[in-house]
Amino acid sequence: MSNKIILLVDDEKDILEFLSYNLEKEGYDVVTANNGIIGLELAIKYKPDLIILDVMMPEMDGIEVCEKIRNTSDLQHILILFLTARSEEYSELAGFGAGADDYITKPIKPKLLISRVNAILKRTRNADSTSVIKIENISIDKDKHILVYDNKEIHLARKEFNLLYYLMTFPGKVFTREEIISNIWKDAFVGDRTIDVHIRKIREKIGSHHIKTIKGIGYKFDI
Amino acid sequence: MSNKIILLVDDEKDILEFLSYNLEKEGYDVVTANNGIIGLELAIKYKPDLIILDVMMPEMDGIEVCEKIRNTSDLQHILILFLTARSEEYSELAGFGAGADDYITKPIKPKLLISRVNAILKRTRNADSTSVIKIENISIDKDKHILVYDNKEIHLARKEFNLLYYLMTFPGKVFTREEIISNIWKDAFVGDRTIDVHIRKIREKIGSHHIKTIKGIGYKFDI
DNA sequence: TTTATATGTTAATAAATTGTTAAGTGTTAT
DNA sequence: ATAACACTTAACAATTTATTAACATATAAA
Repeated sequence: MSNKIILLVDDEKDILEFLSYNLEKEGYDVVTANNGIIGLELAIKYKPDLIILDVMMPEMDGIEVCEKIRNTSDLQHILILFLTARSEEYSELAGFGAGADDYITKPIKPKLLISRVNAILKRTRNADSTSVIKIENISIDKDKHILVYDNKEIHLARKEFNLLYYLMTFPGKVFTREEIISNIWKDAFVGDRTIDVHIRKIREKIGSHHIKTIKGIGYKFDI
Repeated sequence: MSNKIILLVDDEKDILEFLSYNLEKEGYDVVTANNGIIGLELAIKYKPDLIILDVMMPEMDGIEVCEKIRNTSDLQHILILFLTARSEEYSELAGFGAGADDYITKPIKPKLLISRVNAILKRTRNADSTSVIKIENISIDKDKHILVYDNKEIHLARKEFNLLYYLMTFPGKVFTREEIISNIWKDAFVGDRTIDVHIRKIREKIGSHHIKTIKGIGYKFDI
């Protein structure tokens, strides 16, 4: 799998270097721009997974860039993280108003930066867009490890949770036992009955309406 | 109000004089040391607001001094600014890893220096804006290292504090032990049971309502 | 209908995870 | 020097989760 791409936009060269170094070390591909205009061009060209934007920049500031990105259909979904000096409290308002996903205050601590970046990207890593999948009266959130069914929070053990989440990533698709095993049990070998038991426990908790057995093939989550 | 105190640590006498002159002109009180060991002593004695550290020094280099300061509870929150030759990219890695707040590259331009120093010291003045996380009856302030629970100030040891703060950065998100360890224990390796013990102590102090265990995954701070 | 095969269910057992205490080590404050 | 505190770990207890065997039931094909 190819690395996630991060676009950095900041007018201070030192900060670009510092961020690049830390993010590349973490395994991300980094593209940099030292002003908002170039930043926008590169965003269109590379379609990065995340854009880290300095709020204060000459010519076109971060908020403006953010707004333009949110108004470009191709780029709308891209995650945006603001870099802001602590005193610029207005960024909390205007930045989020413009559609930022998170922000970090300067001075930037590498560990914090990395953990934030990982966190924000992880939200989207698993499924298509977010770690939250909502289908009818069921909502499952991988980050928070929460299953909500009919507005009630239901506890699922780890295997149950992963199994249900996996099925819900493609509602309607039938997953074979083989697929399920190779996805949930990365290494260990388990018997078929084991899956059945987990399925049973899930059905015990959210009913058997959604979890369907396709005899001879496997299971699916159906709407 | 008395002036802010800045401690300069550099082995080159010329640089000390040059910096002192410029900073005093700006209204700061300046203390100087020409090696890391004396630097540390003066840091303990004067508790300066900011320490400007040369990275390259004989005997004890800036990084080492920085680490020692970060491991001295009394001095932990003092701002540290590194002085580094352009080529010493090493400082960008190790320096920030050691907990630096900012850095300036040589040759030093007085204007830039002053603006950075002003900026970094100004940030701490209105620091309580962003480093504070408030959730229900709990408020945690990273800069001031204060936890307030039900309007009472509660003392948390450093690790406990950092752990709780980390969990509170993303309320609801489950943090794995791996994530926690890599965030709180920058270098050392600790066993899983160590985390549990810290969690226990936190629960002892703020109850176990908010701190939830997700078996098989990790811990989360929940509202 | 009967048979073969796949899946469902239950309860017992194994495995994994976390909680707790107390003790050892080091550090800081008095 | 002594006491108090912070941190880590070992050892074990308590709890939860995962797996399996054994048997029941359902389903499709013969």
